[in-house]
Amino acid sequence: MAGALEQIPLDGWPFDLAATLGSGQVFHWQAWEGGWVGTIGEEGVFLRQRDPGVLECSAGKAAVVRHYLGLEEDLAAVVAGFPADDEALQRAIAWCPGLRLIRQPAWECLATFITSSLKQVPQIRAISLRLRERLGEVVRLEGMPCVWGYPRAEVIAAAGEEFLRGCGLGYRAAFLHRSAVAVAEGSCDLRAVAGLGDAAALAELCRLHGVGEKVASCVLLFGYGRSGAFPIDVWIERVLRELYFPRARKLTHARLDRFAWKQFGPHRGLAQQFLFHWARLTDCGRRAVGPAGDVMVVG
DNA sequence: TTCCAGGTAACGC
DNA sequence: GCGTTACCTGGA
Repeated sequence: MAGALEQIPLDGWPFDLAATLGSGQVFHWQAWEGGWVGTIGEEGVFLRQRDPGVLECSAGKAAVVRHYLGLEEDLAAVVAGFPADDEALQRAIAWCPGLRLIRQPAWECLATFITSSLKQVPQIRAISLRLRERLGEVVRLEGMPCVWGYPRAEVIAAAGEEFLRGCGLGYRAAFLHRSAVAVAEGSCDLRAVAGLGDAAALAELCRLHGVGEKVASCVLLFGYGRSGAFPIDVWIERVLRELYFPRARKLTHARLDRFAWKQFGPHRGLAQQFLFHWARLTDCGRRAVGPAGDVMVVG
């Protein structure tokens, strides 16, 4: 039993919980009772979507959930601004229109992506859960398995680099530790980043050791709600190359960055998320798979 | 065994 | 600026 639940009606643009939680933005939600348990900041929450038009969540958490899942965003208007003649993008959106950008707490998002370098999703997940269990605050909710909040920067700073290595972080241990120290002692102010313009915010995050443009862009996109941030990783690079530059011999990140502005506009980060999710799961449409990873019957 | 994976920093030119 | 290389770890 998942305790008392409340219902969030979903009207207007579709919403797909499974796809949103499984699209590589967050790594800590655990499947349970037909839904997911996890934390939003310090709060334990159960989420479930049995009906496309209704999202269930733990009683009293609706406001937090709505913000976290970006349900207030008028996606119809944003999507209408994408180029109608961009076949790949339109196909990606049609395949999974219910995908949303999550608004994670900044530190949790930053720390998680610092630990993601050269790791596959299941490993990023394992590291995230391990850090939570060993250093985070346990959250007990009536009738739910217990979950852990992401450890605060001060706690990771105090734990030390060697402890983090012991959690399987490898060379990322130094990155995470140094960043935690900077955030904990205030030489990097994650709240102040929210008040900066996109370029300044990116530069501020990149001052942290272990944070380059890719990680910083992910944090702006998934942690600060900046839908204009455009992280370029090996996946999206592969996808953009295949779809838009099949014959180019060399493609610099700077060129892809300029292209994304021109092609997708101010919400290019959201466009990227649609393309990324579609391309990764369907191999650019070559594989018959549904938006939550389920195999579809071809016919 | 060997290779590779959702990146970054530090070097060389 | 642009290209290379080392870096931990776990799974194929």
